[in-house]
Amino acid sequence: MNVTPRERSPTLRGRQTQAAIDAAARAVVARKGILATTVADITGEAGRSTASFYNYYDSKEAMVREWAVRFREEARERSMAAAQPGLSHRDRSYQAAAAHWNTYRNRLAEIISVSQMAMISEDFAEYWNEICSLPIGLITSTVKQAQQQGFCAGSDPRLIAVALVSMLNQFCYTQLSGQAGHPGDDIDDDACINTLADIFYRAIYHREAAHP
Amino acid sequence: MNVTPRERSPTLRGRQTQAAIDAAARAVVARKGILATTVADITGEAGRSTASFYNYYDSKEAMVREWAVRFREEARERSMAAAQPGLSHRDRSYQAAAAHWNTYRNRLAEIISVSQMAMISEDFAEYWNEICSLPIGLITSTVKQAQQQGFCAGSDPRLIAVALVSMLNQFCYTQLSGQAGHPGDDIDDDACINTLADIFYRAIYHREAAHP
Amino acid sequence: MNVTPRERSPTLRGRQTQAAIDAAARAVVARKGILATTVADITGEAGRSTASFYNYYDSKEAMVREWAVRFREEARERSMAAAQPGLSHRDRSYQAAAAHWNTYRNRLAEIISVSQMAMISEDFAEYWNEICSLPIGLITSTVKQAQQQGFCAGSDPRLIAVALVSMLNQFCYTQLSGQAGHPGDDIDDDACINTLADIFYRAIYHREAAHP
Amino acid sequence: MNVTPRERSPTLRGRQTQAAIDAAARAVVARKGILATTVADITGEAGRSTASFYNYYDSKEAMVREWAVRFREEARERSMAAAQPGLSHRDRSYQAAAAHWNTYRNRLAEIISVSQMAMISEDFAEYWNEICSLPIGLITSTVKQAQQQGFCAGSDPRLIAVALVSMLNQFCYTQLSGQAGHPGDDIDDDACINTLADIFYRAIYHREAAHP
DNA sequence: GATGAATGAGAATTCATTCAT
DNA sequence: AATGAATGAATTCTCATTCAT
Repeated sequence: MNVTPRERSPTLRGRQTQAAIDAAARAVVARKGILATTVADITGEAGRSTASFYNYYDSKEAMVREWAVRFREEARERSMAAAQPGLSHRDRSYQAAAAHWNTYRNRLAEIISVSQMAMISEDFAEYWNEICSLPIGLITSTVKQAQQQGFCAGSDPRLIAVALVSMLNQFCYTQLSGQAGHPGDDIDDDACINTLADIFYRAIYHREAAHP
Repeated sequence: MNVTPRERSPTLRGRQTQAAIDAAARAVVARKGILATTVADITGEAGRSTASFYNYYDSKEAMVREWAVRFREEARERSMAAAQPGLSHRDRSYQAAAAHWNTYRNRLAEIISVSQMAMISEDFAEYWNEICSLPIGLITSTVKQAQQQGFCAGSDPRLIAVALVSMLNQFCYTQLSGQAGHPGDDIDDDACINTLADIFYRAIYHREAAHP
Repeated sequence: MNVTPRERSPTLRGRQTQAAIDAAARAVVARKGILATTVADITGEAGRSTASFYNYYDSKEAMVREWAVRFREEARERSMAAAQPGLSHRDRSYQAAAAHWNTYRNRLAEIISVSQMAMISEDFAEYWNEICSLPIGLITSTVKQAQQQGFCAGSDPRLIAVALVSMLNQFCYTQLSGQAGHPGDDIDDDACINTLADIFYRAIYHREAAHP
Repeated sequence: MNVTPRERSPTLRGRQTQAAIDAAARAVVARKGILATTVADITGEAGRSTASFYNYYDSKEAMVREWAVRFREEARERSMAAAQPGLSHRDRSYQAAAAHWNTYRNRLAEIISVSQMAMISEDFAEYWNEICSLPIGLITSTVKQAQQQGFCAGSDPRLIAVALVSMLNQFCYTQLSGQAGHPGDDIDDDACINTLADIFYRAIYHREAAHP
């Protein structure tokens, strides 16, 4: 019933194995998704025996749950830190895009797992929902503020937010998971972030053209 | 001249069962995803025996492959018909959003299946890639045209297109799969389409505000 | 509980289908053996529906049982007719070999079926045993007679008979089933029969070389 | 340097289970044939769970394939060692018969499996063909040599060889598989070998009786 | 801690057979 | 009679998980 990553192993060997399994798990899951990943896939990639996995996690699902909980926490903290005052609209858009992108860079396996598990488990649906709610709430507020400044008239702030988060999620996933061309993976992070930031900005800080 | 799964001379009963299995398959897959769906889930939902499934499909994968092929065909045709001339920018944006939305309305199971199978099979990755390429190509062209008219300066047309398609895909999926609240399903199609159309329009037909 | 091939169908169509299924069954079984042959294989080869099979046989096993019974009967009759008096040793050997060969030519499917079913069913083991006992008994007698004439001294007549029947069975099977080269099947029946007759003759009518 | 089924570092327990499964597999297959044997039959006889089988073989077919390959190898080596010079005709015949008999004594399951699989798989037909070709080739040569010494005139050496190998195969199989009376199994190996040797000898080293 | 081994609980698939038309 | 359809009963195989060393 413990939620923390199980007391860190006291021995060096233990910590090494733990790390190997973690890394392997993230790699395999990012590649094949959590549903198609077997424990043997993970331990195989880690060069350990299947049984070893169970020295560190109670089950495959428990591993993902740990990921989910930790990631949700992270997301909350990031969310708190998000509302930096005094930024220009442009910069705020860029920050939002960059934050999302970097999160995906570092947490791809977590995100894929939780979103996939959400399809088959109420629990995980709840996690995923909470995780998505944070940026959605944030952006919804942003849109409302923008509307008070005359931007983005007539749009439903929440739907705008949902659509933008959809874009952020899916674009990051598409670009960062293997799907878009595994090998060299010569992704231009800056170009990606700027593209997202542009759309983000234009979607929110849009002003109806004057009809002279 | 028909392209039904098997060349048979199907009886009424056969067609009913086929339809029941198809409908059940779409429903279950839309709910749980292809990877977590078993043949027993499908036939259970259809009120038939598991073995019955195999009177209509060679395997679960074969079923999805059929879906994929047919859907890819559909997508191509839709893609052909897309470039209606003489539309205003606004209307073109709306058409694009509405087309995407309606496709998801009708083909949710196909889309989920193919996109998920793409994670574990080269074949399906190829299907999914082709399917996504069509709207991406279209939008890329649209962006380039818009840029010639002075819109959307400085953006990478292809990345803009990828981001917009990501948004369309993920938003439609999020709203239309059970995930967002299964029961009443009081989705306001119009509001959704308009939201997508708005962002689409603003992303492409954006003109840098003059700095007077 | 009837043993005859089920009352011959009264209608022409029925008789045709019966014949088609019979021929197909023999062909497929000769090719793949009874254990690997499915009812669908048979009806498929016959160009009929699977259900049709059950208009003529109660089950796959029942079909083989019919074959077995009829074949055992045939074997008995042939056995009766075998002991033609007044033949030279040479001719008797030839007759035995030719009879065996021709039986296999005409009853390959039956033989394969019964011998294979013998492995998994007491019943069929009994049939097969009876069928083999006939020639074994005959040859055993022949050997004993030959021994009284000074041939084949010191051999166990029954084992000689078993060995010769083994040869006859297996050689005929090997040559006549597809195994030895399916296509043209340019089997030289005469050469085969003569080879068998030669060995048969030499094995039985062998006289220890005089040591002058 | 070992060629065990899987490269593992097997423990005692593992080796015991492997051995139990192997022994069970051979026993069941010798009794029922490969086609009628299920994995559950084997593991049941071995007192293990069905899943255990798959710790040692990829599938039933893979097991038989291993058997086939190893047996073919053995057969080749035996074949190499066969042509001992300086034996009398009589002794050569005895050696041939004894070798065949002993091989069947030790490799009955392999032989049954491969010969049955040959009916339903090109691959195995190939194995079986190669395995049978070795003694056939050997005997063909023997017959030719004998003919040069004036024996066995007028016979087709290859057909003689095929017939003799047929006899050897089928006789050994008949006597050694359960079919001929399972219980006490009071088989007189010597009598069997001598019977085969006698026929072998007489078939090849036969001299047409002088016609005075 | 690490791991070879064992296994219960599925899941896919096949196939003989029955049934309704 | 003929056959499309339906299905129960296997059978193969996988995988998460446990256990003994």
